[in-house]
Amino acid sequence: MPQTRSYEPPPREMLRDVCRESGVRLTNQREQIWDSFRRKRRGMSITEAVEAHEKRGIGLSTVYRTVALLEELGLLRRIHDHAGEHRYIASRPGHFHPLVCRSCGVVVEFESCGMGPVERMLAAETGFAIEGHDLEVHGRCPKCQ
Amino acid sequence: MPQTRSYEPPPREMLRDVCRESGVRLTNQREQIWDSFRRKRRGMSITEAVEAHEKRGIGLSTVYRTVALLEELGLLRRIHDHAGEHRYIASRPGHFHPLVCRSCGVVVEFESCGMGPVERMLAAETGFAIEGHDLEVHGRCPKCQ
DNA sequence: ATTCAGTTGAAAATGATTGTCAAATACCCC
DNA sequence: GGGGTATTTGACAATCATTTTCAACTGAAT
Repeated sequence: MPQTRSYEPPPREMLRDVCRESGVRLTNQREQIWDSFRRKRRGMSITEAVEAHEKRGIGLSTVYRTVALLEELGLLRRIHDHAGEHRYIASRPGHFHPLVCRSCGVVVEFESCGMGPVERMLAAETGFAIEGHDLEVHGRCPKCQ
Repeated sequence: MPQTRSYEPPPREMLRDVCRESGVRLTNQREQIWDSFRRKRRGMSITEAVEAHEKRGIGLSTVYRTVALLEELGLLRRIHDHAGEHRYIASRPGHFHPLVCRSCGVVVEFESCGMGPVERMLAAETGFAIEGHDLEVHGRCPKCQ
Protein backbone atom coordinates (compact mmCIF):
# COMPACT_ATOMS: atom_id res chain seq x y z
CA MET A 1 0.00 0.00 0.00
CA PRO A 2 1.59 3.28 -1.06
CA GLN A 3 1.69 6.09 1.41
CA THR A 4 -0.87 8.78 0.75
CA ARG A 5 -0.63 12.48 1.53
CA SER A 6 -3.80 14.45 1.77
CA TYR A 7 -4.22 17.98 0.55
CA GLU A 8 -4.38 20.44 3.40
CA PRO A 9 -6.24 23.61 2.53
CA PRO A 10 -4.48 26.82 3.55
CA PRO A 11 -5.48 28.22 6.96
CA ARG A 12 -8.45 30.50 7.29
CA GLU A 13 -6.48 33.45 8.67
CA MET A 14 -4.32 33.61 5.60
CA LEU A 15 -6.89 35.71 3.77
CA ARG A 16 -6.92 38.25 6.58
CA ASP A 17 -3.12 38.47 6.59
CA VAL A 18 -2.68 38.70 2.84
CA CYS A 19 -5.36 41.39 2.62
CA ARG A 20 -3.65 43.47 5.32
CA GLU A 21 -0.31 43.15 3.64
CA SER A 22 -1.52 44.14 0.22
CA GLY A 23 -3.90 46.84 1.37
CA VAL A 24 -7.16 45.39 0.08
CA ARG A 25 -10.21 45.32 2.30
CA LEU A 26 -11.34 42.19 4.04
CA THR A 27 -15.04 41.98 3.33
CA ASN A 28 -17.63 39.47 4.35
CA GLN A 29 -18.13 38.41 0.76
CA ARG A 30 -14.44 37.80 0.20
CA GLU A 31 -14.26 35.64 3.30
CA GLN A 32 -17.30 33.62 2.33
CA ILE A 33 -16.07 33.10 -1.19
CA TRP A 34 -12.57 32.02 -0.22
CA ASP A 35 -13.99 29.79 2.47
CA SER A 36 -16.18 27.97 0.02
CA PHE A 37 -13.15 27.28 -2.16
CA ARG A 38 -11.20 26.12 0.87
CA ARG A 39 -13.93 23.64 1.71
CA LYS A 40 -13.91 21.96 -1.69
CA ARG A 41 -10.91 19.80 -2.33
CA ARG A 42 -11.80 19.65 -6.00
CA GLY A 43 -12.20 23.41 -6.32
CA MET A 44 -14.91 25.05 -8.39
CA SER A 45 -15.36 26.63 -11.77
CA ILE A 46 -16.43 30.27 -11.72
CA THR A 47 -19.89 29.21 -12.83
CA GLU A 48 -20.18 26.80 -9.91
CA ALA A 49 -19.02 29.50 -7.55
CA VAL A 50 -21.58 31.93 -8.92
CA GLU A 51 -24.36 29.39 -8.40
CA ALA A 52 -23.19 28.51 -4.92
CA HIS A 53 -23.21 32.13 -3.83
CA GLU A 54 -26.29 33.60 -5.40
CA LYS A 55 -28.29 31.50 -2.96
CA ARG A 56 -26.59 33.41 -0.19
CA GLY A 57 -27.24 36.72 -1.86
CA ILE A 58 -23.75 37.36 -3.17
CA GLY A 59 -23.93 38.92 -6.58
CA LEU A 60 -22.49 37.44 -9.72
CA SER A 61 -20.14 40.29 -10.46
CA THR A 62 -18.76 40.12 -6.96
CA VAL A 63 -17.88 36.48 -7.49
CA TYR A 64 -16.09 37.27 -10.74
CA ARG A 65 -14.22 40.17 -9.21
CA THR A 66 -13.29 38.25 -6.10
CA VAL A 67 -12.00 35.23 -7.94
CA ALA A 68 -9.79 37.48 -10.06
CA LEU A 69 -8.53 39.28 -6.98
CA LEU A 70 -7.81 36.11 -5.01
CA GLU A 71 -5.96 34.68 -7.96
CA GLU A 72 -3.75 37.77 -8.12
CA LEU A 73 -3.09 37.51 -4.42
CA GLY A 74 -1.99 33.91 -4.91
CA LEU A 75 -4.84 32.54 -2.80
CA LEU A 76 -6.54 30.77 -5.66
CA ARG A 77 -4.83 28.71 -8.30
CA ARG A 78 -6.34 28.10 -11.69
CA ILE A 79 -6.49 24.56 -12.99
CA HIS A 80 -6.99 23.53 -16.60
CA ASP A 81 -9.13 20.55 -16.04
CA HIS A 82 -8.67 17.53 -18.28
CA ALA A 83 -12.05 18.34 -19.86
CA GLY A 84 -10.80 21.81 -20.75
CA GLU A 85 -12.82 23.45 -17.99
CA HIS A 86 -11.21 26.09 -15.80
CA ARG A 87 -11.40 25.44 -12.10
CA TYR A 88 -9.93 27.25 -9.12
CA ILE A 89 -8.64 25.77 -5.89
CA ALA A 90 -7.72 27.51 -2.66
CA SER A 91 -3.97 27.64 -2.42
CA ARG A 92 -1.18 29.59 -0.82
CA PRO A 93 1.22 31.92 -2.59
CA GLY A 94 4.30 30.16 -3.91
CA HIS A 95 5.56 27.58 -6.34
CA PHE A 96 3.11 24.68 -6.33
CA HIS A 97 1.69 22.38 -8.96
CA PRO A 98 -1.61 20.54 -8.97
CA LEU A 99 -2.06 16.80 -9.24
CA VAL A 100 -5.65 16.35 -10.38
CA CYS A 101 -7.86 13.26 -10.28
CA ARG A 102 -9.52 12.76 -13.66
CA SER A 103 -12.43 11.03 -12.10
CA CYS A 104 -13.50 12.93 -8.98
CA GLY A 105 -11.45 16.07 -9.55
CA VAL A 106 -9.75 16.16 -6.17
CA VAL A 107 -6.49 18.10 -6.17
CA VAL A 108 -3.23 17.52 -4.30
CA GLU A 109 -0.52 20.14 -4.62
CA PHE A 110 3.17 19.37 -4.83
CA GLU A 111 6.24 21.49 -4.85
CA SER A 112 9.29 19.83 -6.32
CA CYS A 113 8.84 19.33 -10.03
CA GLY A 114 12.40 18.68 -11.12
CA MET A 115 12.25 21.20 -13.92
CA GLY A 116 15.59 22.88 -13.19
CA PRO A 117 17.79 20.64 -15.34
CA VAL A 118 15.19 20.50 -18.11
CA GLU A 119 15.04 24.28 -18.23
CA ARG A 120 18.81 24.59 -18.39
CA MET A 121 18.89 22.15 -21.25
CA LEU A 122 16.14 24.00 -23.08
CA ALA A 123 17.93 27.30 -22.61
CA ALA A 124 21.10 25.84 -24.09
CA GLU A 125 19.32 24.21 -27.02
CA THR A 126 16.98 27.03 -28.01
CA GLY A 127 18.61 30.23 -26.78
CA PHE A 128 15.48 31.16 -24.82
CA ALA A 129 15.85 32.82 -21.43
CA ILE A 130 13.56 30.63 -19.35
CA GLU A 131 11.30 32.48 -16.94
CA GLY A 132 8.91 29.90 -15.60
CA HIS A 133 6.60 27.01 -16.32
CA ASP A 134 3.10 25.69 -15.87
CA LEU A 135 2.77 22.09 -14.93
CA GLU A 136 -0.20 19.97 -14.09
CA VAL A 137 -0.27 16.23 -13.52
CA HIS A 138 -3.34 14.07 -14.08
CA GLY A 139 -4.30 10.67 -12.82
CA ARG A 140 -6.68 8.72 -10.58
CA CYS A 141 -6.74 9.23 -6.86
CA PRO A 142 -6.61 6.17 -4.58
CA LYS A 143 -10.38 6.14 -4.10
CA CYS A 144 -11.18 6.31 -7.78
CA GLN A 145 -8.89 3.58 -9.05
CA MET B 1 26.39 32.02 -28.30
CA PRO B 2 23.96 29.21 -27.49
CA GLN B 3 22.76 26.98 -30.27
CA THR B 4 19.26 27.74 -31.45
CA ARG B 5 16.71 25.36 -32.87
CA SER B 6 13.87 26.75 -34.88
CA TYR B 7 10.36 25.38 -34.82
CA GLU B 8 9.50 23.47 -37.96
CA PRO B 9 5.80 23.39 -38.72
CA PRO B 10 4.44 19.96 -39.60
CA PRO B 11 4.31 19.16 -43.33
CA ARG B 12 1.31 20.17 -45.37
CA GLU B 13 0.41 16.63 -46.45
CA MET B 14 -0.03 15.56 -42.87
CA LEU B 15 -3.61 16.84 -42.82
CA ARG B 16 -4.48 14.74 -45.85
CA ASP B 17 -2.96 11.62 -44.32
CA VAL B 18 -4.51 12.04 -40.90
CA CYS B 19 -7.93 12.67 -42.43
CA ARG B 20 -7.69 9.52 -44.55
CA GLU B 21 -6.66 7.47 -41.59
CA SER B 22 -9.41 8.67 -39.31
CA GLY B 23 -12.13 8.74 -41.94
CA VAL B 24 -12.94 12.43 -41.88
CA ARG B 25 -13.31 14.38 -45.08
CA LEU B 26 -10.62 16.61 -46.41
CA THR B 27 -12.38 19.83 -47.28
CA ASN B 28 -11.13 23.07 -48.69
CA GLN B 29 -11.97 24.91 -45.50
CA ARG B 30 -10.08 22.48 -43.33
CA GLU B 31 -7.01 22.81 -45.50
CA GLN B 32 -7.13 26.59 -45.45
CA ILE B 33 -7.63 26.74 -41.73
CA TRP B 34 -4.84 24.35 -40.88
CA ASP B 35 -2.57 26.11 -43.34
CA SER B 36 -3.11 29.42 -41.68
CA PHE B 37 -2.11 27.93 -38.34
CA ARG B 38 0.93 26.32 -39.93
CA ARG B 39 2.05 29.68 -41.24
CA LYS B 40 1.98 31.38 -37.85
CA ARG B 41 4.77 30.37 -35.54
CA ARG B 42 2.97 32.03 -32.65
CA GLY B 43 -0.34 30.34 -33.39
CA MET B 44 -3.70 32.04 -33.10
CA SER B 45 -6.55 32.33 -30.67
CA ILE B 46 -9.90 31.13 -31.97
CA THR B 47 -11.03 34.72 -32.22
CA GLU B 48 -8.04 35.63 -34.35
CA ALA B 49 -8.69 32.62 -36.55
CA VAL B 50 -12.33 33.61 -36.98
CA GLU B 51 -11.31 37.11 -38.02
CA ALA B 52 -8.65 35.87 -40.40
CA HIS B 53 -11.10 33.60 -42.18
CA GLU B 54 -14.29 35.57 -42.44
CA LYS B 55 -12.48 37.75 -44.97
CA ARG B 56 -12.11 34.65 -47.10
CA GLY B 57 -15.73 33.70 -46.65
CA ILE B 58 -15.23 30.89 -44.18
CA GLY B 59 -17.98 30.95 -41.60
CA LEU B 60 -17.46 31.42 -37.92
CA SER B 61 -18.98 28.13 -36.90
CA THR B 62 -16.79 26.29 -39.35
CA VAL B 63 -13.73 27.78 -37.71
CA TYR B 64 -14.91 26.70 -34.28
CA ARG B 65 -15.77 23.23 -35.48
CA THR B 66 -12.56 22.82 -37.40
CA VAL B 67 -10.33 23.93 -34.56
CA ALA B 68 -12.03 21.42 -32.27
CA LEU B 69 -11.63 18.68 -34.87
CA LEU B 70 -7.98 19.42 -35.58
CA GLU B 71 -7.24 19.44 -31.89
CA GLU B 72 -8.79 16.00 -31.50
CA LEU B 73 -6.77 14.76 -34.44
CA GLY B 74 -3.62 16.01 -32.75
CA LEU B 75 -2.89 18.55 -35.48
CA LEU B 76 -3.45 21.57 -33.27
CA ARG B 77 -2.14 21.97 -29.76
CA ARG B 78 -3.74 24.30 -27.29
CA ILE B 79 -1.54 26.72 -25.40
CA HIS B 80 -2.44 28.52 -22.22
CA ASP B 81 -0.78 31.76 -22.89
CA HIS B 82 0.89 33.60 -20.04
CA ALA B 83 -1.88 36.22 -20.28
CA GLY B 84 -4.49 33.51 -19.77
CA GLU B 85 -5.51 33.54 -23.42
CA HIS B 86 -5.99 30.28 -25.27
CA ARG B 87 -4.02 29.92 -28.45
CA TYR B 88 -3.57 27.03 -30.87
CA ILE B 89 -0.48 26.08 -32.82
CA ALA B 90 -0.12 23.63 -35.66
CA SER B 91 1.52 20.50 -34.34
CA ARG B 92 1.86 16.82 -35.00
CA PRO B 93 0.30 14.02 -33.01
CA GLY B 94 2.48 12.87 -30.11
CA HIS B 95 4.04 13.87 -26.85
CA PHE B 96 5.30 17.45 -27.23
CA HIS B 97 5.40 20.46 -24.99
CA PRO B 98 5.44 24.11 -25.95
CA LEU B 99 8.12 26.61 -25.01
CA VAL B 100 6.46 29.99 -25.44
CA CYS B 101 8.01 33.44 -25.73
CA ARG B 102 6.26 35.82 -23.37
CA SER B 103 7.06 38.76 -25.56
CA CYS B 104 6.40 37.81 -29.19
CA GLY B 105 4.53 34.58 -28.57
CA VAL B 106 6.61 32.37 -30.82
CA VAL B 107 6.48 28.69 -29.90
CA VAL B 108 9.13 25.97 -30.01
CA GLU B 109 8.08 22.44 -29.19
CA PHE B 110 10.18 19.98 -27.24
CA GLU B 111 9.79 16.36 -26.43
CA SER B 112 11.81 15.21 -23.44
CA CYS B 113 10.42 16.71 -20.28
CA GLY B 114 12.02 14.50 -17.65
CA MET B 115 8.73 13.89 -15.90
CA GLY B 116 9.14 10.13 -15.52
CA PRO B 117 10.95 10.12 -12.16
CA VAL B 118 8.77 12.93 -10.82
CA GLU B 119 5.64 10.99 -11.68
CA ARG B 120 6.93 7.84 -10.01
CA MET B 121 7.71 9.80 -6.88
CA LEU B 122 4.27 11.40 -6.91
CA ALA B 123 2.61 8.03 -7.34
CA ALA B 124 4.49 6.66 -4.36
CA GLU B 125 3.77 9.68 -2.19
CA THR B 126 0.12 10.21 -2.99
CA GLY B 127 -1.23 6.85 -4.11
CA PHE B 128 -2.45 8.37 -7.37
CA ALA B 129 -2.17 6.35 -10.58
CA ILE B 130 -0.52 8.91 -12.84
CA GLU B 131 -1.94 9.11 -16.35
CA GLY B 132 -0.34 12.14 -17.92
CA HIS B 133 0.67 15.74 -17.58
CA ASP B 134 0.42 19.17 -19.14
CA LEU B 135 3.57 21.18 -19.24
CA GLU B 136 4.35 24.52 -20.73
CA VAL B 137 7.55 26.52 -20.38
CA HIS B 138 7.71 30.29 -20.70
CA GLY B 139 10.55 32.67 -21.40
CA ARG B 140 12.02 35.09 -23.90
CA CYS B 141 13.16 33.96 -27.29
CA PRO B 142 16.62 35.02 -28.51
CA LYS B 143 15.24 37.92 -30.54
CA CYS B 144 13.20 39.33 -27.68
CA GLN B 145 15.84 39.34 -24.97
C1' DA C 1 -22.11 11.12 -63.67
C1' DT C 2 -24.86 9.79 -59.59
C1' DT C 3 -25.59 9.30 -54.90
C1' DC C 4 -25.61 10.37 -50.11
C1' DA C 5 -23.58 10.97 -45.62
C1' DG C 6 -20.79 14.46 -43.92
C1' DT C 7 -19.91 19.37 -44.01
C1' DT C 8 -20.84 24.21 -44.45
C1' DG C 9 -22.74 29.18 -43.66
C1' DA C 10 -26.20 32.34 -41.95
C1' DA C 11 -28.83 33.42 -38.28
C1' DA C 12 -30.65 32.77 -33.90
C1' DA C 13 -30.15 31.07 -29.26
C1' DT C 14 -27.54 30.51 -25.51
C1' DG C 15 -23.96 31.23 -22.18
C1' DA C 16 -20.14 33.66 -20.08
C1' DT C 17 -17.96 37.98 -18.88
C1' DT C 18 -17.52 42.93 -18.19
C1' DG C 19 -19.24 47.63 -17.34
C1' DT C 20 -22.17 51.13 -14.87
C1' DC C 21 -23.76 53.47 -10.94
C1' DA C 22 -26.27 54.30 -6.72
C1' DA C 23 -26.36 52.22 -2.19
C1' DA C 24 -23.81 49.90 1.39
C1' DT C 25 -19.72 49.09 4.24
C1' DA C 26 -14.67 48.36 5.98
C1' DC C 27 -11.46 50.76 8.22
C1' DC C 28 -8.83 54.90 9.45
C1' DC C 29 -8.89 58.71 12.61
C1' DC C 30 -10.31 60.87 16.44
C1' DG D 1 -17.48 53.81 20.11
C1' DG D 2 -19.02 57.03 16.20
C1' DG D 3 -18.11 59.77 11.74
C1' DG D 4 -16.06 60.41 7.23
C1' DT D 5 -14.32 58.57 3.06
C1' DA D 6 -12.58 55.65 -0.43
C1' DT D 7 -13.69 50.88 -1.65
C1' DT D 8 -16.68 47.50 -2.52
C1' DT D 9 -21.08 45.62 -3.61
C1' DG D 10 -25.44 44.11 -6.27
C1' DA D 11 -28.81 44.78 -9.85
C1' DC D 12 -29.07 45.40 -14.44
C1' DA D 13 -27.57 46.22 -18.98
C1' DA D 14 -24.20 45.68 -22.49
C1' DT D 15 -20.93 43.07 -24.61
C1' DC D 16 -18.52 39.19 -26.21
C1' DA D 17 -17.80 34.16 -27.06
C1' DT D 18 -19.73 29.78 -28.17
C1' DT D 19 -23.22 26.45 -29.63
C1' DT D 20 -27.30 25.16 -32.09
C1' DT D 21 -30.23 24.74 -36.08
C1' DC D 22 -31.29 23.68 -40.66
C1' DA D 23 -31.39 24.08 -45.63
C1' DA D 24 -27.98 24.06 -49.20
C1' DC D 25 -23.67 22.22 -50.73
C1' DT D 26 -19.75 19.01 -51.56
C1' DG D 27 -16.17 15.12 -51.12
C1' DA D 28 -15.48 10.76 -52.29
C1' DA D 29 -17.17 6.10 -53.08
C1' DT D 30 -19.45 3.64 -56.79
